[in-house]
This record gives sequence, structure tokens and C-alpha cells, in this order.
Amino acid sequence: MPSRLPSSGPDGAAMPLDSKTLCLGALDAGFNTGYDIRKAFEEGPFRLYQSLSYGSIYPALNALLAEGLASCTEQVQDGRPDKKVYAITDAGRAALRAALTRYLKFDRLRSDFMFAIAFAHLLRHDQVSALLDDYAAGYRALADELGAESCDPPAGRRFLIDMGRDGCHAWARCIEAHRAALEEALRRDQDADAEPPPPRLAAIGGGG
Amino acid sequence: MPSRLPSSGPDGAAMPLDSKTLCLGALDAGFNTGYDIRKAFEEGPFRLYQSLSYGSIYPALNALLAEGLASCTEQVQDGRPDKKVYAITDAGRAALRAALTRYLKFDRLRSDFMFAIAFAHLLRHDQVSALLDDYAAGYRALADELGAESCDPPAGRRFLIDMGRDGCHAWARCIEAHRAALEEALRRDQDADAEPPPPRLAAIGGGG
DNA sequence: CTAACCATGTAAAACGTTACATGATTGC
DNA sequence: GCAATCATGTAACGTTTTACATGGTTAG
Repeated sequence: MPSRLPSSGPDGAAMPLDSKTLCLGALDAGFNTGYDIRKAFEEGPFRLYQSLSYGSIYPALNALLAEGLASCTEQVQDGRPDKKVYAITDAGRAALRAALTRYLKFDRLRSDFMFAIAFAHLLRHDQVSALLDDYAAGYRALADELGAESCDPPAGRRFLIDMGRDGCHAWARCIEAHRAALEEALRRDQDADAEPPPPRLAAIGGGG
Repeated sequence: MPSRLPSSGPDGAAMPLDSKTLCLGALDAGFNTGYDIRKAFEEGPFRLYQSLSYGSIYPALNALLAEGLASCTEQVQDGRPDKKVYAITDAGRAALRAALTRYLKFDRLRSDFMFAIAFAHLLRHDQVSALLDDYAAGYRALADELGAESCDPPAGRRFLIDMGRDGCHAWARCIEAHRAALEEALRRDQDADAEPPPPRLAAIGGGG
């Protein structure tokens, strides 16, 4: 059985990486229990780029085991459920490599903040400013968290960390670079609304 | 009936904006049919920040209509199904404003490329380079597409456009700024692997 | 002649998150 | 005492994507 990893459909079209592939990657990166894998996607190196929760991880791990893409040794523990320590197999590493070599789906950003800001005209000015403050602060905080990563990772992981840090900083700077224009435009629009209707009477009277 | 828009759960925790809110936003922005709304999320101003497909849009539109958050006038057409032209109502605008004022879930980036690059050590160098080329090119192309947006949009939409353009350019620059380090590290690792085993024989012989 | 565009809508399938169930240990 | 951490796993739930159904017009 040729252990399929459907990150590409039957036609070869780009499909998102599936949870099995993501787990295989986490395993290769040295996260070797379901619990640790979740942390890798919640707080660890993959945090910015992918997400995965228990509900996907444990079934995926069992599937990988059944397909021979991962192996598992159980460690009996006191009080807690037995710890299952997984390792990627050679077949698993081959499958991971194959999945990463297919056409990858391009990045997708989901930003409720940016969507909200599109409707700045419906919000009060102080709400818009607060939104921008929170948003920029969020990215700065993220950048700092991501920068404080484990020392001396392999080359690929180093790239992830550096990109995450600098990319988040860049986005924050971008917000700050454009907010002045937004806030000024909003003020202008408000002034235009609040202004008493322009003295058309004169024009009308003069034109008659 | 107080037309709920569940972008916040019962406890007030941050939840992603739901499809009804997104449709309300599209309606407010002047996209007034299901078909046009899809284009707004596929190619239009929201393209970078949210996604929404027919399967979500048409049911959402019908729900909004039933709740009085949108109104609809049908335009009979030749051959095609009747065109339903929607408009946001005052209640709808209030609901949109309310949804955007709740706690918003922070941005989530999904990047299969970045995940793949984390495993550069499993790929051939030319594959890694091709990946980086495609990735940077993708962001540059996106930036250019986003920059070529409709003229003179309202202030909030102007912000979206400018952020999209500059943000994508910044990310592309970031890729290019860090790729040299990655590729060099990969070369170093390969050289270390390819190097003939160090002359331990001498040491062993000398020590005997 | 083929592809893309216009236009709405439904149904099924795939996928993911959340909450639940369980429960000892460690730090504040 | 309370919260967090460790640790696995399932079931319900909701969302999203994809395919299907229909079909005339227009541009290359």
C-alpha cells in the first residue's frame, strides 16, 4: 500500500498540506508526542505559519503509525496516561519530502482586523485608533515572541524564525506608516459632514 | 427577534467574523449580488484578508434577508437565473458595526511554503531555490495586483489597498534578504557531509 | 469551437476546532 | 486552594470546499 499523503489531489492541483504531513514535519523536527506537537504549532516554530489541534493530531498520528510512516514506543507513566513517543520512519521522511515537493497552495492570510478597518467610516474615530493600536501592538508582540526562539536551529528553521520576526516587524511598521493618512482622511470626511451646508444660496441667487 | 451575528461567542471571547458579517461588509462596500460578492473576496479588495465562496455566500444572503439585515430586489433576466440585487439595511449596518466592535481574533497566516522551507534539509538545493523563487515571485505578483485597485476608494479601503501592496512587497524583500543565509548554510552542511571522513587513522595509529 | 463569463443555488464530503472525559503533580 | 502543566483520546459541531445542476452570451 503506497501510503498516500493527499497534499495534491488526483489531478495534481495545489492543495493545502494536510494534518498527516504537518505531523510528519513536527516529528522530523523533533517533537515526538501528541502533546509536544500541539505545542510546536501553538507556541513553537510553526506557530506563525500553520495551526493544528489535538482533534487533528491524535488521529493523524494513529494513521501514520498504521501506514508505517511513524513508529511508536510507549512509556508507562505514574498517574498520567502512558506517554507515546513517536518517531518518523524512513518511509515517513520520504512521504514528507514527496508532499513538500508537490505544488503548494499559496499563502492565505486571514485578517479580521483589516476587514474591520475597511469599514472605518462606520466606526467612531477613537474606535479606529484603538483598533490600529491593538493591531500594531499585536504584531510587535508576535515579532518579539518569535525572535526569542531556541538557539542554533537547523538552517530551514532559522529561516522561519528570522522571517517571522522581520516580517511581523515590517507589517507593524506598515500599519504605522499608513495610519496617519487613514486618520486624516477620516477627520476630513467628518469635517465635511459636520460643516454647515455650503452657501449655495449665493450661487443660486447670483445665477438667476 | 434580535438578529444575532455571532462574531463573538456567548462568553464574549474573540471569534472569527462569520460569513454573514462578511457578506454585510461586502454589501456595504457596494457589491450587491452573490456573484459580485464572491468576486470581491476572490479578486477584489478583500482578496488578501478573507475568503468566501458560493457555498457560504448564498445561504448567508438568504439568512440576512430573513433577519431584515439586507433587502433584495429581483431583476428578471433573459436566459440566466433572475439577478437578485441586495442592499444592506439600517439594521444591517448596525449589526455590521456591532460585529466589528467586538473583540476580533488576531490574524492567522497559513503558509505551506514556509512550512516546507523548514525542511530544507530534506530537499535538494535546487528545489529549495525554486521554492524561494516561486514564493518571492508570488508575493511580488500579489503586490502588483493589489496595487492596481479601483481609483479613489473610501479611506478604509484605501488603507487596505496600500497595506496589501506594501505588506506583500515587504514580505518579498524579507524572503530575499534571508535566502542568502539559508542557501549558504545549506551549502556548508552539504560540504560537511560530502567531505571525506577526517583522517582519524592517524590519530588512532599515533595513539597506539 | 472552446473557454470564460454571467448567475443562483444545493448537497455531500472533507476538514478543523471545541468541549468533554480523566486525573496526578507542581508552582503560586 | 487554585491554576497550570502534563497526557491521550473521542464526539459533536460548525465551517469550507467541491461538485453538481442549468444554460445563454461573448470573445478569441
